[in-house]
Amino acid sequence: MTTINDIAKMANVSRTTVSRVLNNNGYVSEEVRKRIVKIVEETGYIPSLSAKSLRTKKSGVIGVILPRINTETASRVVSGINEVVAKENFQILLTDTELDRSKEIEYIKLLQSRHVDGIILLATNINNKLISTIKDANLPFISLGQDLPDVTSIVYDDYHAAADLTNMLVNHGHKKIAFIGVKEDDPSVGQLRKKGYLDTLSKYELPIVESWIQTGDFSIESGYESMKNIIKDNRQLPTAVFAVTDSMAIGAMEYLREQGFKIPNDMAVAGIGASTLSKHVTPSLTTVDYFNKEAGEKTARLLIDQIKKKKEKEKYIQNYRLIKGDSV
Amino acid sequence: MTTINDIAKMANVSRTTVSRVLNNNGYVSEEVRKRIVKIVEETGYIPSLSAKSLRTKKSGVIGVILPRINTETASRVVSGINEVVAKENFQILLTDTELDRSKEIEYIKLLQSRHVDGIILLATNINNKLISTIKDANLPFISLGQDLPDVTSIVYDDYHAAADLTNMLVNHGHKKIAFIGVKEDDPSVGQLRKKGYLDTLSKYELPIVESWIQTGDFSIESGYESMKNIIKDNRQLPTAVFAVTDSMAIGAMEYLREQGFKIPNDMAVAGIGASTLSKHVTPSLTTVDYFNKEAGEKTARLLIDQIKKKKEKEKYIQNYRLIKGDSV
DNA sequence: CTGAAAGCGCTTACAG
DNA sequence: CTGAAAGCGCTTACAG
Repeated sequence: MTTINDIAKMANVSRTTVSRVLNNNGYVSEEVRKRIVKIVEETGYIPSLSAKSLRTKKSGVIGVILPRINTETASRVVSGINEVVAKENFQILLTDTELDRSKEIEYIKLLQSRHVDGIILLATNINNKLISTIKDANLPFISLGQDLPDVTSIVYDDYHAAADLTNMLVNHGHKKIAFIGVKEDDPSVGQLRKKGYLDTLSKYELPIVESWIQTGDFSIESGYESMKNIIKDNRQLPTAVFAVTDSMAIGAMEYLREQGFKIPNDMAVAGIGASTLSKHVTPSLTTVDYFNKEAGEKTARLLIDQIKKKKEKEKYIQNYRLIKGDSV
Repeated sequence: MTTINDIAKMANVSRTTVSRVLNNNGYVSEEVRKRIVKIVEETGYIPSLSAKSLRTKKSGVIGVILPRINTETASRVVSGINEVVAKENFQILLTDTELDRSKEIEYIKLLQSRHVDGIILLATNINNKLISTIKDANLPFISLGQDLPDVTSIVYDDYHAAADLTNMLVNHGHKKIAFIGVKEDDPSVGQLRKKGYLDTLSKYELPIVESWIQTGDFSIESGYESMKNIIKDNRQLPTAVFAVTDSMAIGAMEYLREQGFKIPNDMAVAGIGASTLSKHVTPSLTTVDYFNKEAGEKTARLLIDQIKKKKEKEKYIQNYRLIKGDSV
């Protein structure tokens, strides 16, 4: 492999000078510069970023920790991150916890050892060990999706989105509204979206029926099963169901269709996420667009700002938009 | 930051010894080992992988070059790659060309400068500059999706998948079959899938009608527009349409639905990709499953084999499966 | 405008 | 079983 020393020898200069033309800093005479550039091109010399990084303590790499890469939300976010980051000549080092929490911590340390310049975590939970690991890492760090204490966080407005959606159902005349949520160890999706639902029911003094409140696991199948549970007790059927993710809403729709329910006449359905699926399923699903890609872009921009100059830790709330489909 | 020197001092040994316990190689007395391990834990010392990589010429990082991250195919593949690679303690450095070809070459060089141990390219085209850049990089390298000369390649069986699908349409009594393809500078999707279609028509001596052969750009919208073009000349309507991707097939279905066509009675539709959408759209779409995630896993395994011991360049063909939906 | 020298944090023959 | 020394390929004060 050719190194900076080889180039220096070939150009009859010191490697200091070569370094200067490579990085475009410091004074170098036009003549020498040209000579070096020519040799670099001829040899196809590629500088070693490991060496550079060891020396400068900067890697030009941003670590991203995902709960699962192959979900639409994650890939939209990564796409947004990448777009911003690539423009600034950073690359993404990708890690996927596959929903294993201990890996979040493991990967933070790993990314640290790789000297990434900053980390973006698509968080799914909050715990003390996580917080302290982040603090110890002492790196530019942003949490997307959960509000982590003492960490710059960008969150979706889960409470209001869920409340707005429930409200929309009420405005369409529904008084019996079922709910498909996820476990509450996920503060954003599990707790806030549920609270938005419950508070809205209370506000209108609507019935909160235990068997109408089910817990899924984000998957289409769990939406299907949850819907089955809601319907099981057919002495009291709801007229609408709100699932906290599109996937679960789609699963619910499928069960309803199988059982001969007409959507939205026999049962209205709503989800969250604005998935491609929500748009192309029949009837189209009423949902909430969280602008995941934009959220990724914003996160990346904030992280890069933080890398370039230390900033205060801040909290941001991402906006959202209701999309009225034919399922309501 | 604590370094190996700090640990050595604290443990009253040389850094050589610390390195030995960290990497678990060479002889170290039990007593010394324990002392060092304890100090490492107490200090939370994290070794610098940049330094290690500079010295050992291995980074533990695999570069992945994608045409677009936020497509279902890409995210499935990456998920498969990651699963295999993470188990072997490699990480993924992700780059996204956003369909800009010159970036494929740029990113190969970039990944090289970052000393990745190997590269996986989800290729979309073939050109000499690309081939020569790969050769010059002289790294373990695998192309997924296109058969690149002199490069280990894993390809989907585009020709036979397209032929089988067309064949299925013929078996369902269709004699007038339209086609929505993509540009032919993509050898796999643009050429092979089209050839599978055309050859099957020829085999059965079915009419090849120019206006029935449209070219889209992978998007749902382009499927919609292509279908519109096919229908425009309503003196001669086909009875079936085969789109080379699910997205374009979905777009076609949407236009058909708008125009009052019943699927599959007035028009049968088929795609390729086994997208989530294909399963949940109504009617469900007849398609081909390419097992993208498995392809990713296989690619990763091959690359790791290649990294661990130099191997011959080889060619692999990924298997596939027809999925008969209600759209045919 | 240019170069010699130190140093980033590791690993690895080599010697004992 | 352990350590001193060299070296991976860069950058950066410092000096001239």
